[in-house]
Amino acid sequence: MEKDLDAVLTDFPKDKFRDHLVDWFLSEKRDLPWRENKDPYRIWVSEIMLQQTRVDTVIPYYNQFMQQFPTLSDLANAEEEKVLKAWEGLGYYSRARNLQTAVKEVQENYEGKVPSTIDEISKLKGVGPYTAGAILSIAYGVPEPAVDGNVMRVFSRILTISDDIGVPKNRKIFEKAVKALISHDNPSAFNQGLMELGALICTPTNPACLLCPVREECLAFEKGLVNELPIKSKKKKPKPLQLVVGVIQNQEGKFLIQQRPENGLLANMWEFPTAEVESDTVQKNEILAFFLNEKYDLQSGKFNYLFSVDHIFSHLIWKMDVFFAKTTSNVESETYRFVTLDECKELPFPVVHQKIYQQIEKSLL
DNA sequence: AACACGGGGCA
DNA sequence: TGCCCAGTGTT
Repeated sequence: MEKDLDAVLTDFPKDKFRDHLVDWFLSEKRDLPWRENKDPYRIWVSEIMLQQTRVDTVIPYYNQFMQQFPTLSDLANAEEEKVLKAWEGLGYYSRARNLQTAVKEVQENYEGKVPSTIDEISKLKGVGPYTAGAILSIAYGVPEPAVDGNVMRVFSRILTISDDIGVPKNRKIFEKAVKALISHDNPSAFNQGLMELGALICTPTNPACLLCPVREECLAFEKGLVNELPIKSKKKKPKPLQLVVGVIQNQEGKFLIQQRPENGLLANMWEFPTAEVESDTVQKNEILAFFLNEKYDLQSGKFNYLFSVDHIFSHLIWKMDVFFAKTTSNVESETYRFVTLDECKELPFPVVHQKIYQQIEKSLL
């Protein structure tokens, strides 16, 4: 396939494509909060938030985040728990942890100034090939490719590239195409224009070809292949996992919560005590009682079934049965403690456990 | 190369 | 339901 690409690029009207794309972006671009200025820190935060996350979802988080952590040093000096709380609900929480790690590194090794070379910026935690190119081109005007899902979709159509965009190594093919076409006068507008085009015009289904600024140059449009491209392999279905959750109240009316491990799923976030069970388990409340009494030395009473919650992640499904019990114990440590529901709201909780404390709160009213 | 890693929106 | 989203780190 790569041989074809060279041939296609040779005949491709590069200047026309560049100009049409850049002009369109400059006149039609959306007014987004991270486009206020070129502060590399602001661009950086936006690019991390936008990973696998829609613009409309990001906007309120971004505004709140920039208000809370206006500068790189504000973020570097913040407590991780505050950063996670600001990220709560956005998902992929390692993004927040890695961003803070990287920001501290910039503070220490680069005198607080975000590095402007591909080699240096790529070493930062959480900054992969896409984000490196995005920050360099948008904040510093460096002509580096920033290939994301939008760009692969757009280019697969523009140049009729039929390599599977779900296969990671194929990203290099698209980087090569971008390098061959990118505007050196305005790499920022070129890269953002590609993404803007993917978001607004060259959408996955029902692309608005009649409104497309580069329809003239689009080989897929010319050949009637727009609906056949891009090629993308299917993802695996998430695996169901059966969990039991204990809502345990002490004699002051407070609830037991625990902090998750510092690695893996929902790292360092708080939750109601949870245990995995075999999917065919019948006496879930007894399993739960055994597990919790073992782990926390609770003198808990009987566990009564409350309700069930299903929660879908990208790679698994939690099927949770929630039980309630009273305890006379009051044990606490670094990673578990008794809190009021209002105190829960000050700590970073994954959405699925927010659902649980909201249900509890509702039933108490 | 495959998998882990969230959550929401939309046809 | 299934797919997609301004991807990266780990194994």
